[in-house]
Amino acid sequence: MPELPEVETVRKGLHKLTKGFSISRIDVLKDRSIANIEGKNYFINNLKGATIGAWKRRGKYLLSSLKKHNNQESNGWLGVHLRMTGHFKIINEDKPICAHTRVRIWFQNGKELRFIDTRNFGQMWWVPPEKLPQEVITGLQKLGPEPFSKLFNDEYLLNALNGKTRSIKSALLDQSIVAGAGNIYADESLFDAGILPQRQCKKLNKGEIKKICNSLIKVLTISIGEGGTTFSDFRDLEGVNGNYGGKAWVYKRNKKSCRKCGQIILKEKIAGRGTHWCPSCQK
DNA sequence: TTCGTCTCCTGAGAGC
DNA sequence: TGCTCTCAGGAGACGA
Repeated sequence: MPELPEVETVRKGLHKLTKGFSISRIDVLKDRSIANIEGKNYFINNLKGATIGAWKRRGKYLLSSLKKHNNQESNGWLGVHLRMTGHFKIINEDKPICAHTRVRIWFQNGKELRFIDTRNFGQMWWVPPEKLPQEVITGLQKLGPEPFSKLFNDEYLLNALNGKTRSIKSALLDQSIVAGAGNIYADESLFDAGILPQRQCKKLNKGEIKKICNSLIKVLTISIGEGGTTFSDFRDLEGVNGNYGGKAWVYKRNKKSCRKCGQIILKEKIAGRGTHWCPSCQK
């Protein structure tokens, strides 16, 4: 499931492989994949003829600034959220589509970008030039700071978690606290910090919160360097799987020995998500 | 206001 | 072998 490192890998791929391309044709095979309330024809009609600009990432959202063809006037934004199983594939020659292809975008240079999404949770938006992306993509309004921004530090996290009765696992999954973390990296960073996922936020001391903050940044940095995890249907635009999964300390390692101390990794559902931890390394 | 649960969705894997 | 059931999870909606 794409989290921040995977989405960043996709962003780099889209930027490298689609920037400057003009859209000649769009086919939406699954209406649900288009999140505009105006419907798929609104999305198709407004994107046709646009030129893809720079790709940006905010949390797990991807945004491309669009230009009108043959001039530099803005044509709004193309927004994408991959959710669980969404990914893109760039096609250089005419190939049959797979069963889970949801949106096809053809460019004037003959290349095709396919949005493939097994579970149909992924969404795409067109944002008109007179609006800000967060006015159309409402999920952007609630996002907390990026883990790599100056705003995200131990002081910020201390304030954000202050007095909260919820578990630290639940808090790390909350995109309004920190944008981009998900189930895999919440488990991995709590292992790295030596903190049990069940611990109540309000009972964590300043030193522990500092450790969580540093561990989250560390784990995400390593994973971005590896191109994302292998735990999912995640592939980059050229079909390459990430490398972080093989090095996971706890995620999907329940009933296996801890790589650090040899204790058996435990798993239970916390905040509705499968949560993994080492009962010896995490307190 | 906070926080947990349900829902959407579909393939994989377990169990019979 | 084939069928049925459960699980996986991001984020919005909803209820306690």
